[in-house]
Amino acid sequence: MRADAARNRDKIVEAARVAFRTRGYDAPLDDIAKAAGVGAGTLYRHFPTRDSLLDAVMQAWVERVNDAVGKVLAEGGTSRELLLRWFEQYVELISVHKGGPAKITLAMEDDASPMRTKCQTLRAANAQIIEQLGDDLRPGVDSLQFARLVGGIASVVDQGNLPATSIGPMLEVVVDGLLV
Amino acid sequence: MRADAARNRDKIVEAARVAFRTRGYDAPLDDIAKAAGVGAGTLYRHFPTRDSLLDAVMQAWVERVNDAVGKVLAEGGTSRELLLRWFEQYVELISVHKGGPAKITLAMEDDASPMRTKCQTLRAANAQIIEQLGDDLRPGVDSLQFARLVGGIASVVDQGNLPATSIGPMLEVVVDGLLV
DNA sequence: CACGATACGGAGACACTCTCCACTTAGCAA
DNA sequence: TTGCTAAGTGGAGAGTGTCTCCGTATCGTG
Repeated sequence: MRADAARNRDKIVEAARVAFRTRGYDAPLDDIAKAAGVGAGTLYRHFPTRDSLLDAVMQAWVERVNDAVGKVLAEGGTSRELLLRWFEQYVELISVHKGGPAKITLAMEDDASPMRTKCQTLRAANAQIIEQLGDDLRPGVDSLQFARLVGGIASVVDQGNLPATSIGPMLEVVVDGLLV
Repeated sequence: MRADAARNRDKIVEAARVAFRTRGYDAPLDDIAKAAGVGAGTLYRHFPTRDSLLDAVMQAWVERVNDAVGKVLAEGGTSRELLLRWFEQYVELISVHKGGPAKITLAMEDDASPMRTKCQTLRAANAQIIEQLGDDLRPGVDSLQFARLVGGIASVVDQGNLPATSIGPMLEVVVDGLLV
């Protein structure tokens, strides 16, 4: 890639990061282009779709996921404590921006999503937790179901502008349902 | 209301019912107006917002909710069977059209929603189930949490175009987490 | 430093939402 | 029946956001 192109790409991603966080995932792309100081055409060449832009914005996020799962596993405790801690982390991780929980949870169901690789990381993280739980986990449950159960709750809380405190009790319900 | 106005209103609601079901809740309102054989202005006078149109479309739906809860309660069985049956009904009820689960679940959190009255019905239905469960229910759980837990799952399944069979196992997790 | 490949940007086509208002019509009163 | 007026209509067009096209500018290599 030409040096000026790379420069512009970075400026766009940075502008998008700010816009997605402050104005939500619906922020007009033309505005993002303007904020980045480039034309709309430039934005669309680098990122043909809104999702592909989001994908770039979340590049750094993957590392945070891996950090989080590592920490949660390291802290030890009962299966219940572990799972609850992980789900709390999980909700926080997917709530990177308004609309994030729904976006990410749905992307996990869609093999054609541009966020596919990001979702793989998240799924792998869930799988690590599942492995640690061993026989304490209800039989037949997989990492996708983890994502759906917790993602569903997080989406409702996010989109309904509910206080963060309302999540805890619901996670406990799911946790108790998931353990034998 | 003048006779011709009532006629047009009905035509619009009918066209919207079809459009919401087949094309989802995002169907262009201008198209709905066209399908109903009226101008856009007419549609917007009768229904100032998309939500108010949805509200009208779902008028008949309220009766179905009350029917369903009555039937579920009448069938008897253990608390677990009762709750599972109700949740299955609940998911079906809120899946009236594409985007329905998310729409309805979020409307329950919003006192200013035009669908407020519809949601009251749904909440009352949940409350009836809760009453029936009595001491078998985990302490501190209310009808809104019911709505969020099940609504969250239904939203994911609906928006992710997942097979209906994927819902059952997740409902079981929630049911087991909700009962003592 | 010249030239081809690469990238830029913004005008404008397109899609959807919603308003405005000149025109039409239902329904009543005489 | 006829005439009147409040109620209702419809579609043009303004506003907003998406996305493409292509003439112009810039990069970086030979």
